[in-house]
Amino acid sequence: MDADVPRYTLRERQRQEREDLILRAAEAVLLEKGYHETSMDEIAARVGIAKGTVYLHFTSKEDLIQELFKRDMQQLLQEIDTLIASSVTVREKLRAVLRQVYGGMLYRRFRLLALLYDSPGSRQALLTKKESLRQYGEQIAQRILVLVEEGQATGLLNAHIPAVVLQTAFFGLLTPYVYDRLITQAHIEPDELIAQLEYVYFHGVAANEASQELEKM
Amino acid sequence: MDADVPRYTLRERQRQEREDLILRAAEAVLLEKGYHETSMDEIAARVGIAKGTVYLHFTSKEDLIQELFKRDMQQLLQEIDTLIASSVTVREKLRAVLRQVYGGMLYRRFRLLALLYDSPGSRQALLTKKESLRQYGEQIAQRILVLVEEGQATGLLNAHIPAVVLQTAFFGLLTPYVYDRLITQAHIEPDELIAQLEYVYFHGVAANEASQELEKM
Amino acid sequence: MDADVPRYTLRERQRQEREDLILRAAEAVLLEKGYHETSMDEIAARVGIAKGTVYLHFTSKEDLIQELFKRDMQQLLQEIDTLIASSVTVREKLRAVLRQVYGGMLYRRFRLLALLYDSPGSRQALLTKKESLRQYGEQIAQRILVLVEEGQATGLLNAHIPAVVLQTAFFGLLTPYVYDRLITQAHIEPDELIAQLEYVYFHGVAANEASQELEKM
Amino acid sequence: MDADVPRYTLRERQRQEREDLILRAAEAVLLEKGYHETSMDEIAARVGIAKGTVYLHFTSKEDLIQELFKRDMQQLLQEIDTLIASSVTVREKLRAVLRQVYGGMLYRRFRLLALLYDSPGSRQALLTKKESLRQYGEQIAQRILVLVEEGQATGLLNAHIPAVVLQTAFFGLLTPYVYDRLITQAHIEPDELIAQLEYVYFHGVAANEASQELEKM
DNA sequence: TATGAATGAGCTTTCATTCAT
DNA sequence: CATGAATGAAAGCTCATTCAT
Repeated sequence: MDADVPRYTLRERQRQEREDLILRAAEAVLLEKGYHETSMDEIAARVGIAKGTVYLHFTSKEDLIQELFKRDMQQLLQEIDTLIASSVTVREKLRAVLRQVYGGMLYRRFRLLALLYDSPGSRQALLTKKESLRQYGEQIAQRILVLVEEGQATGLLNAHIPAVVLQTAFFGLLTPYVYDRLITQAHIEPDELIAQLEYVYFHGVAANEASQELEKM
Repeated sequence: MDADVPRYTLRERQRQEREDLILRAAEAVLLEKGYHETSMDEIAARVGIAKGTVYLHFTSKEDLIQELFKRDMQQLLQEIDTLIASSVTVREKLRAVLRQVYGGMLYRRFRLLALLYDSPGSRQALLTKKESLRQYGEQIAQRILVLVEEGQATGLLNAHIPAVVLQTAFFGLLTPYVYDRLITQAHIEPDELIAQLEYVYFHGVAANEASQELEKM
Repeated sequence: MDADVPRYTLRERQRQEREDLILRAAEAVLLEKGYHETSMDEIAARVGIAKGTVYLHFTSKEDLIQELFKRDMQQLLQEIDTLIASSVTVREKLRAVLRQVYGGMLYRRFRLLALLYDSPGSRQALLTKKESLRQYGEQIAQRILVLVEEGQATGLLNAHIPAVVLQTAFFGLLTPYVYDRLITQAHIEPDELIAQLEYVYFHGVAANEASQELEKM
Repeated sequence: MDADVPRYTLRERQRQEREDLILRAAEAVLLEKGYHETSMDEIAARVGIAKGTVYLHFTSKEDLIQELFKRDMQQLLQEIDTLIASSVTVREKLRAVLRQVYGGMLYRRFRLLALLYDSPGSRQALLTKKESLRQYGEQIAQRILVLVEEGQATGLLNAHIPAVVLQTAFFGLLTPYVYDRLITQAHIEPDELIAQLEYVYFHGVAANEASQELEKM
């Protein structure tokens, strides 16, 4: 039995690695071309395997894309959960989320997430079936909601505004559109962007605000 | 000659009506299913005409979709231009834009507009060719930019923040996501939503803010 | 009754004229684009009438094309019959046929005729049904056969060669290919071409030949 | 390595065979129905495969037809080149060409070739693009021209007649029309037909001719 | 297990023909 | 009669999925 475990594990590990390769290739194509113009042929070609092999790992194109979202979102949720659990102020936590999105690899995921809200077509195709992918979006939203409610409870955020509005307004800052316009086109540095978005967000949200806080930056 | 005019007008009117029916059906399907899963068959079926008839009005699927955007966007731009030209404060102008989006039919258009930033696939398919549709998105953005610059010049908006950031942050409020979450799911009334989004936006943007303005609402 | 005749005749004449216009337009398009790429739309457009009007004169595209061939061929046959009936030598008659083809308007007809032998597609479409169009080709061939048989009977043409071979060989000279190559590309003058084709033909056909007849030309 | 070669060869061979089957079916349909009425559906049905499979071998209908011509013409040109290179008289070479056309499989090709000069429609569709197919017709014509010029140089053919006329007149003998009339309808044996066409051709072309040469046959 | 050839439903587009006006 | 909008069958082509090897 001892002898079997590593063999099984090796197999399993190889399987996992290939699956990761496929998912990574799929993600790349998906970000480049969108759901419909992503073909199983191209994914397989990028990985360097046969098309049929992809089907040994994922039962369908839809399943593959779902898995892709699932993994990314799980990691994202975990990272956010770690943030939430840390003992800093809510403001710092929200700033950290912004930083994750605009400064790090996270943006890629938001772009993916955006696809969920983008083409209603893929929404239907992707989300209606099986294990709804939309739940991932919801779970992220849920974390933000927890954060803003924490902020309201600690007196940091304006308690007169419904938490769901604060949550949604924060989400508005995470749009791919924002990324495209400010980082890609206006060439604003991520760090500066984060500071400014944070400022914009907070000075409509904070219960008491320092009037010219931005001046100092 | 008098006799001819109405006959010509009748024909032309019928043509226009049919064209509108097609565009409306196309828009409905587009909003439901997205670009790729919108088929000429379904559009024709919804209007209750033969597939070939659609091609009497639009030379291709792409042409049909482009025309759809073109008409909506032209009307939208005109409405925004009217707003801009009015002699009210910038804050009231921006509030009017919010009202247009969340209170009226305008939302439908933003949903369409969102498609432009959605699936890179349709982006390529729709926008690369001929008369780029993305320009409509840009033109709207341009109006917002003019508004926030006007606000900065008149001392209403924080001049320390780049106008492009103010513009983009405002755009973040107009996301379909916001609509879905707050109006469709949280069942917040459009009027209240507008007031709150306005408040949230302005109290991060205004050079001088009334601290508890929201209290009064 | 006297009063009716001209009215009827006028109507009929107008009808005929329009029919001619349609046929002429159809012929032009047919020569330019071939059977399948000739559309009823384009024919109607060239005449300047509605598509439906074409169907008042011809029951189908096929019928229209058949009528087109019928008229052209009848005229051609009549002209050849006139030639045959004249009291000149067979050689002069055949030369006259060549002249008709390469020097005059007749070439257009041969080009049409060639369509019959060209695309088997149109052959099937055009000829299988109703009144076979191929008969027109046959009737022309028949005239040539009569001519060469007359030539053999009068000792002008080699009687050792089957008349059908002489006939067919003559037909070979009337190919559109010959026209394209020698008149369009090699820019040989029609008159010279006729003389040379005649010479080539006759000096393989004539029972007794003048050895260097061409020299004199 | 030895083990790999046959495996690769097997796949490749099967691919080739399938491709040949498709080309043969396509040729059959093409000869029966012409370019436009040849459908990918019918080709696939005749081979007994799915339509999509055809597209695994040829990127488009046009590509398929082009390949069809390309293969046939290349083989034909090679055969003619072999003929030309042989050390027999020009007359024997030309006779060999006739024999190839009327006695052998070659006729099928001339029929295809005829399609090139047929419907201007397919001409445009087939020839305008990419690697012009018309060049194959031209290359054959070129070989004939070389032959007749050789004949004129060696005193065998009448040097008073432009070589291009001799060439074209010879081409006239190779028309599908000739085949239809003399072999299919008049039931003349290919061998006899060749002899007679040769005679007809040569006795209008030869500088010096034997008067009753045909008598001996 | 891995392959990739084969499949066929489904899409966009065209155009001869019909028919209400 | 004349019109031209409407029709819908049919074509070329794509691609997710299957399966024999």
